[in-house]
Amino acid sequence: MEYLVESFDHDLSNRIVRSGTTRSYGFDQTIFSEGDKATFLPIVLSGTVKMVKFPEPGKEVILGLFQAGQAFAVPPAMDGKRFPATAITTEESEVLFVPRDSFLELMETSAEFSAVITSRMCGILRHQVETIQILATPSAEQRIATALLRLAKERRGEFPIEIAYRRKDIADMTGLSLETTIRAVRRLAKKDCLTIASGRIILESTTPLKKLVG
Amino acid sequence: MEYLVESFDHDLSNRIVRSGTTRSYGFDQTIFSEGDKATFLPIVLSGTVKMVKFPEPGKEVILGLFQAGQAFAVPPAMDGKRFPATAITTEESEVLFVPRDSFLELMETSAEFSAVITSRMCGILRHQVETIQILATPSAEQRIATALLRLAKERRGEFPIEIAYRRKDIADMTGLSLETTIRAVRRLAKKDCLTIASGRIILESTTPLKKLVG
DNA sequence: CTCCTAAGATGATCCAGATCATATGTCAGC
DNA sequence: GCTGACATATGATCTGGATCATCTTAGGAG
Repeated sequence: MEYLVESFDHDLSNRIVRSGTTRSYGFDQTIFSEGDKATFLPIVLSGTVKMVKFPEPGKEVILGLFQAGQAFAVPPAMDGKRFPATAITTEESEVLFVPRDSFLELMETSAEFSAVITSRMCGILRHQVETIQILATPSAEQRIATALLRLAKERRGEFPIEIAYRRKDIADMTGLSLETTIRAVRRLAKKDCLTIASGRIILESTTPLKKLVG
Repeated sequence: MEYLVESFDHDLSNRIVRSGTTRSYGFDQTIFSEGDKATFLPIVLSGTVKMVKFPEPGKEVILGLFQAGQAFAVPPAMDGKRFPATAITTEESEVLFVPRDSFLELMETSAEFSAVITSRMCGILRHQVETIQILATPSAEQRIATALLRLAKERRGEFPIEIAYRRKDIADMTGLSLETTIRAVRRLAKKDCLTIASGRIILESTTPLKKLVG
């Protein structure tokens, strides 16, 4: 099996894959926990991984979702300190662990690699600022609107866009309870900001949502 | 007047200062706004600057505070996209603007510069994750406890530590209203987690606060 | 010392979201 | 088409924080 890391060519991808070790995970398994020493750079080879915080027992906030090919937890791997959050699989997944030494060597020897990693770090930071914006917004409807707009932007497909997440996931992205999320989504549907087809959220357009968040 | 950038020696500091232009600001003035193109790397030469988001009219969230010598908004300067937040002075300040070209050249030609900037980016990301943690915590007391612990950690001085911020600032760091912040701080004082001396918050120890956040 | 302004304190009221309970819908597997 | 498991839906109640109003305190300027 051959994997593609980020959008690198096969040579670089193979070089990266060979420089680390791969592990397989089932659904909802912990890859590493907040507080662990970052001795490696993790890269999703297949499946999906979420980075999460637990502000209190039972409550979960999603910091980011990572698909096949994507490196995550880049900043901790960079400075070798501790992971500020926990990484958990959201489906069967394979994760590549590149030792920190090899990672730093790659950064120095490959301009392509270093450019992509740097840009990924910037992207993560942008994402975090958006998350802060969402969590600091008081209105549930506006929080969800912002979160949905972000999801729509990230997969930049053609309309109609189907949101591939459950209400519970959206709740964890916005810091709201499941029930509040369900109710707010319904209210958004009633306001014609989105449509619901057998539970799934579908965006015909982002205009009404954008109008809502101002 | 000679300025020290980060903790660089005079040669590098001077090289950096000469590569850009300096502007002076009064109190509470906007340096750049969310959405502006990042064509430069801003560095605080004197005074203090805050990065803020406005989740709704009248409400403000502080993303970060930057002192003399510190570069801020590093990720936008790096990838040249738009600033995800607004920068405002919190006192009379001077800010150096290093053009993006010079910034990128510095990154390539000075390993020292590039190392410090990279580590600063990692630090900012850690800070953001902590902010997300704070905003996602439901209890006002715990939000403030976490924020105070972070402030105490950042200035890592000897006890007793005096918190150099007003209640309004702490409110903006935690996403709470001014009144709720004042009340929660009082409750923390009543629980002997901190002391209040003529309005100022003083930490004799961080132990009780740490116990509170678990 | 007095005045003035900004910050801190406190009371009263209101409401959006959390929580608990229960019902309905969806779909995969038999 | 039936069943079970999970997701969505919705009602009832509770509560902590927001908001508005008022008051006190601290500390600088004159």
